[in-house]
Amino acid sequence: MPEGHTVHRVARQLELDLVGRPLRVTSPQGRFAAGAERLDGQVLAASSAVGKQLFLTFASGDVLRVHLGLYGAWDFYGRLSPLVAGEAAWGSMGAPRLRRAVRMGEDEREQPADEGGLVATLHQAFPPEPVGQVRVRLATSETVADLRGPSACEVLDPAGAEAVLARLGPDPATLTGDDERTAAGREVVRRLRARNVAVGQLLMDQSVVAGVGNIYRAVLLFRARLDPRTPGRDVPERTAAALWTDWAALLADGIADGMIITREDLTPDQRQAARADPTLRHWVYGRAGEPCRVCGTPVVVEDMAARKLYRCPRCQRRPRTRTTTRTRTTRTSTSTSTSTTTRRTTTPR
DNA sequence: AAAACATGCTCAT
DNA sequence: TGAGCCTGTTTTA
Repeated sequence: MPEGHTVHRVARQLELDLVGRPLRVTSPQGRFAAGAERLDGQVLAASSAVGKQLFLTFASGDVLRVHLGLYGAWDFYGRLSPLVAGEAAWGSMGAPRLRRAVRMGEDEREQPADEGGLVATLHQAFPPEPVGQVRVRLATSETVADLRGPSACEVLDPAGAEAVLARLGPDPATLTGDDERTAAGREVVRRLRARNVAVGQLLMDQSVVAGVGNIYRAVLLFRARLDPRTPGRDVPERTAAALWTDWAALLADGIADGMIITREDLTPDQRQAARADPTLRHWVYGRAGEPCRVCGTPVVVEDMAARKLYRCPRCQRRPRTRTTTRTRTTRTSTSTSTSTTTRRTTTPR
């Protein structure tokens, strides 16, 4: 259930509440017993996310790499710091207190108070019994983080972690400052336009740009009004650059919101409604057969890169190509620009 | 009760 | 391109 935004939130939560402390590391399920034993008792030195990869660096230099895959999730219990400054701060109102478990991996949601929710959790013994198949439990005396269903969970040395990083494209959430962001954007544009592969596939390729998943892919392409089947090579430079800046904006929103809401047309009230109602969140994702919110044409779904890809066959166009010039000369980029393509650049909010 | 499905990725062919 | 893996929820029989 996680795309990049989720992993960044997890990294941040772990940073706030577990970094700098010695951790009790166990594998209640048993499938990570050896790794847990190796890490148990070490101080967690750093927590960071790149794309969908989570890296937890321990004092010894050991790095726990976690990838949630399609089904992974973290459950948090106990004392938790508010993730976003200014957020309704249950924890900042005086003494630390217990909180409901928050699942990070799909939409974060609060359990109903009457069954296993707030009241029950408050009076539940701490640490709580593991729920389901818990691969790893990271615990301080106050906070517990349970990892379930990851596709990757392994201990690496620093070189191993570096090797994983080297295979990832830029992630806007890891970049600080305009210069870094601009340079990364140029690199992403280059990687997108270097290949003849469909742009819908390239956006899912973590070595092109990191952290985009199936929902973000669909929405980025819709917001750019770009046909997913367009070869990367034929994506106008401006459009490729817009995909990058839009991704940066959507990711930042996703990290702040804890869920993917990608419609910039919503009023604040509607946006609030969309938090509770998944059918309101997206332009095209998951809406096969339903009318496009812009033009009314039924949304189309088809497989691309082994995943369902949703698009509006009318709003999302293939840009005009300049096939004759491309094969012969290396283009003189200034003269023939994107000129007449009537692409609406929908800026987020 | 069983099957289908899901915001991912790797490996073999 | 397809199978396999990880786990939980929703839909179908």
